[in-house]
Amino acid sequence: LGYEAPKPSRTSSLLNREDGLEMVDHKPRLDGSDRGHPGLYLSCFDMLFTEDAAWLVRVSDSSTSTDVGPRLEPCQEPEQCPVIDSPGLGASPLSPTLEEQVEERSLEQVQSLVVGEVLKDIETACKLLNITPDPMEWNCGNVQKWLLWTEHLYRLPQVGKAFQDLDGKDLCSMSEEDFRQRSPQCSETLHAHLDIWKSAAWMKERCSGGETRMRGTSQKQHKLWSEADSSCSGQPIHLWQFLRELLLKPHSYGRCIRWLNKEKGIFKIEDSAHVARLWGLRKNRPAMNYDKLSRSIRQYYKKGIIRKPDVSQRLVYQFVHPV
DNA sequence: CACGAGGAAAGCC
DNA sequence: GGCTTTCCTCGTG
Repeated sequence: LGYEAPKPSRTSSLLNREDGLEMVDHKPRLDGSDRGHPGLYLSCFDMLFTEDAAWLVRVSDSSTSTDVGPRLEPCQEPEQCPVIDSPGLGASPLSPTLEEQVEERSLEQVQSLVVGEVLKDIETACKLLNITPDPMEWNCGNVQKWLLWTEHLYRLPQVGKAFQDLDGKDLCSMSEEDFRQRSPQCSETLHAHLDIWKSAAWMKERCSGGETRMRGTSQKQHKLWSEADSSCSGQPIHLWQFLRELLLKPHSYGRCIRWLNKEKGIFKIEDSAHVARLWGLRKNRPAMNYDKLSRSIRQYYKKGIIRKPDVSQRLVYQFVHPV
């Protein structure tokens, strides 16, 4: 959920995310009560479309001024970074009523897409950090992991110490003012980001509680959660599995690792430091770097799991048994 | 300077 | 004991 400054070349997709996803611009006049059917699932994410559009941009602004981590190059586009285009948001020759209908429907679609992506992000983060999606269930260690993750996303300075000894319940009960007291610099971002997680957990609760009726996109979201649940079980993850996971999510990681030839299992690590950081996060190894990660990859050579492709290239590897 | 190959030892489950 | 993690030497472009 790291948001970057809008790309001047696009009007329909305003907010371009660091990880390749694109948030979609919203028109102010469609917020609040004049929206046709405020979806149950969407209502808790209204903040993403209304007053918080400004917040998102602010976050991206601050990421350029308080740059503590390595920058990721801007999205080079395109095959891995699909653009969410909304036909209703541009100038339209249609009659007002029809236009309104189209706009409303496309807004709904866009909202569903964005909510889906938010859920996917949270699901991915949970897998990476090995924590549950519901902040209320976190212990102190989980809270620290989440903070580390959030710092990483928004390139915030390290604030973990200020939140030591807080578990998830403590964190959830904190107001923005409480956040401000502990971290004047990052309170807004942390509070808002936690709010998204809380909302998502609330949504999940409603979905699994069965009290809401499933429709179209929300079924997809439900499936997402089920997948997340099933993947939370079992053995500690292997590096090759982790790499596969990243490769399966080009939306999120296409800019740090991607397939060169999916059929042959050939992939390229585009940002070695970033992949190593993610691996370190997943395994709780803050000192992880590409030197060590690549050594682990090389251990796979003799096991016949990963090898160098026939034409050896820097940072390019190949799964011996592509799926 | 960043990667790549692989030995060696230690840690962790 | 298997799978890393850490550290290291040496080689390459």
